[in-house]
Amino acid sequence: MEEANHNRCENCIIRQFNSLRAMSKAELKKVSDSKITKKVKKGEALFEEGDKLDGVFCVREGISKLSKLSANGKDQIVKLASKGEVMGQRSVIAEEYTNLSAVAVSDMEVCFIPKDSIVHTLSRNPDYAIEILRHMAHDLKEADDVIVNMSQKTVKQRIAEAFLYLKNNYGEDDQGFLVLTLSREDIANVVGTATESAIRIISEFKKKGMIRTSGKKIGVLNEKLLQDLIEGF
Amino acid sequence: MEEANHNRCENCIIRQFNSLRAMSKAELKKVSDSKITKKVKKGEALFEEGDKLDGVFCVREGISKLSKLSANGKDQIVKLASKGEVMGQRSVIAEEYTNLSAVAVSDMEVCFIPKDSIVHTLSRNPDYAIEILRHMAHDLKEADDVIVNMSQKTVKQRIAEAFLYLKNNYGEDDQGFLVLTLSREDIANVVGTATESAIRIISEFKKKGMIRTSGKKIGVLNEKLLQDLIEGF
DNA sequence: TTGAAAAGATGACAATTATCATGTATTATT
DNA sequence: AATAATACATGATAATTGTCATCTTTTCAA
Repeated sequence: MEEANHNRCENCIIRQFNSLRAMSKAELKKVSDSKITKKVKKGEALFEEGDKLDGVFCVREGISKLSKLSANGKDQIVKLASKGEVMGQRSVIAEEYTNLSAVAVSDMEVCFIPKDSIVHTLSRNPDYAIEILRHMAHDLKEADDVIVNMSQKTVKQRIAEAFLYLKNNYGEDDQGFLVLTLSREDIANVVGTATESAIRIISEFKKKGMIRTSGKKIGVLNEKLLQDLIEGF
Repeated sequence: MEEANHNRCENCIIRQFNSLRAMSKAELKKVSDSKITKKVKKGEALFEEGDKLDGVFCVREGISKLSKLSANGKDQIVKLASKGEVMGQRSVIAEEYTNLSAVAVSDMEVCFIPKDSIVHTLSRNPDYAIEILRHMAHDLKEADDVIVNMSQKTVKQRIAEAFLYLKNNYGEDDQGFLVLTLSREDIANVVGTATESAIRIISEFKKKGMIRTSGKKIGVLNEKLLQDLIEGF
């Protein structure tokens, strides 16, 4: 008899948050039998731009940055993926080389699911396809928002937005610092600016009492001031 | 007996270029029976940001801009949709209000397909779902590229890219002018800059012999110079 | 056709942002 | 613990881009 352990996808809570929840028991069993659980240390890459992925990564723990190298040698972080998110779906579905790199920004635990079980389910279970479609439609809408933000907001506004985003999505620790700690360089790469500019703006926010820092850690002190700045006051 | 006219989706060539090609004959018949063909004049809107769409628009002729209004009152053009493209799929699938406005930039002919037939097919025909999925995966990848361009390239580079894009995607007329003529304001809204900045850069390109103009029309004279500029020389 | 409105063009200037240089603090490694 | 490497910080300066004002040209409707 099979043991009901937590390494089985059937029992994995994470699944509830992503498209895998539309899979049948049998499909899920197949996925579970073929998947590999991996630990990835902060700073390590899950995959690199241009890789051919033969599967997707389901995030169980930790956070990964998805970035793209620009012609002038700077990394642009396009998305942060955390618990429950599935990375690499796009490339697997479109059968293309991936256009993004994935690097852990905190220690991670991920499940690698070979593409066979994904593709197989896709062509047989319309609910699963629709579920992925919904997720992708959502991502696309978010991407549109990012495009508008990038082109219409100032760097200051984008950094303020980033801090509120980090607060709302990953929360604060008991001392009020953002749980997800990014390097200044990563922050710069999220908002698409030079590292020095990001550092300068962080200093300015600190002087104005909007945030406080302790080493790399950042704590939001005055959410309203940040919000006002974002809205252009 | 049914007449085999060109207003039937079954006989529409456009269909070959989009996800409708994965539909069965019966499904296509249903779509065709419920669709409405419309003419839209240049400058008219197909739908506005925030509208609830009860169907999708399939472009038969002409070009539409898909844009989003930013907080500071400027429009950001996120995508141009031309022959064969289906607009509004995202909102219909995600069952959300649309996040974009669609306005014709040239006279258009579009088919409006009520969402029922789309949704119905989606849940029954996995091939159709996969086909849409592929298209959306592609759009998402393109959106990532736009994000990187917006944040890492200068306005000059983005305008140069836009001209090459227009040339490669919509071609030139017999006098070598770009077929798709956009107003200076639209060009500015595509690359995310002020109209004056766009005009200034266009003047500069003209002085340097990269392009020539005649009224609104723009002709690419030296593709290599533009390409070099894009690549940072 | 003719005047009003819209679009295009350009100068002057201000604000934003990038780059380079340099110094200090932190972190990692032996 | 010492040292090297990396990240953070800040000044000085230059380049880019936005804003406001004004003028010309084109477009369009009466």
